[in-house]
Amino acid sequence: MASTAQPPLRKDAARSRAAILTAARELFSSGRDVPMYEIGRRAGVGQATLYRHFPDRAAIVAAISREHVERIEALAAEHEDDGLAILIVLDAAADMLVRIHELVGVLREDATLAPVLNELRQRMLVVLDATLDRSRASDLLRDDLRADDLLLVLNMINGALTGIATTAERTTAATRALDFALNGLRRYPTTR
Amino acid sequence: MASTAQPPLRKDAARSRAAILTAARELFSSGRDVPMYEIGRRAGVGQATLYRHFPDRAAIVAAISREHVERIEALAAEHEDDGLAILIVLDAAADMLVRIHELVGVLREDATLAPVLNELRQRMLVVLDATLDRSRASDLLRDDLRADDLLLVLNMINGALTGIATTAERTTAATRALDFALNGLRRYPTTR
DNA sequence: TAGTATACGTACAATGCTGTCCGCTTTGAT
DNA sequence: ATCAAAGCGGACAGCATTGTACGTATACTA
Repeated sequence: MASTAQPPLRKDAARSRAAILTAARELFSSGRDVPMYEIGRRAGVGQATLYRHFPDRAAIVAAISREHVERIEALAAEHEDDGLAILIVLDAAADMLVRIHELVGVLREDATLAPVLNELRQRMLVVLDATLDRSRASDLLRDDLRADDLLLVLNMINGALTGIATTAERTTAATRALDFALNGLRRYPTTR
Repeated sequence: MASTAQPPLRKDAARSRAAILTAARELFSSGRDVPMYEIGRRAGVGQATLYRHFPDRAAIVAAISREHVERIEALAAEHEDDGLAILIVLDAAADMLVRIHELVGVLREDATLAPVLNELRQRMLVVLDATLDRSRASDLLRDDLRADDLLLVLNMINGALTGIATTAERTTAATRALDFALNGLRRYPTTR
């Protein structure tokens, strides 16, 4: 398991790399059909520079996606002793989806990103599983739930966001969706 | 409100048209990135024929999508007097999504299809609103629900299907998703 | 069964995007 | 201050896809 230690980047290279990531984050937040050269243009960087830092679109998408999952992992670690942790994590994940909804679409539609998608899914499953376990004692959720049920719910919430353009509207949609997922539509709920 | 009465199609033209629609239905059920010429090839039809029947991809997608919404409208009409109608309609809609999940994606990603998407959304809202109204007396669902909440739920269910390849798996995912949407995740549900 | 309108398929021009090549510029170590 | 290594941008070749042009075949009408 050799560590991938990189030599430190030269000042200009570091600047380019950061500019590219920022441009990509912005562009991918409003749509998934983003040409590579458009990312370069917005970053104020040439084609060659773009491709030297990231060999293809997959590399950029992978880098950005990982940042977000890592934030969730950190949050879950912070709330290790909290019985409500699972609600906090779900809420944070929903909030993440509001921000990277389009990016998730790219992640899924590009076949070469399948390994990355699996990695991230797996990491989310680990987080959800551990958090769910710790929250089990609090009798908060149905006791038949498994981590992949929660992943399904996150997919559902992500689905609620498709086709919505502004962040504000996405946030309200995510909130309502989370409410439905947690509490259901029924008047007299059957807890099964 | 002029009716768009078309002259009847010549026999070969009718056959071509049907072949194109069938090919498109099949191809769009397994992915949204379907080249036009691929549809033609599968239908056993040349490019020109393809484009004569449907001036662009939008026209094909629109035709197929409408078929499905019409089926829902018919179903709702059949169950006019049933207090459980809303559950039946939601179930049928979920089943529809299992079949046309990718097509819905195309419908959303192609900007020129926006008017069609709006039309179909509107028609679904009408059906859901009427059905919800008729089911109101049965005290089945939370009484704060409106038609667009149900549309949100359908989006959620559609989200649960993304990235799933086989129809069988999609069906089980849709079932679980509908369960969560109706009953929620909580152990001791708060009906709010 | 002959003629005409309609439909058909093949071939191709036009467009948009990806990823590479190459000569020039910047960085930072001596 | 100098210079090699590393980074940079613009131009471009290659590829996939869309939509059209045009000569040929098929189906309905008299």
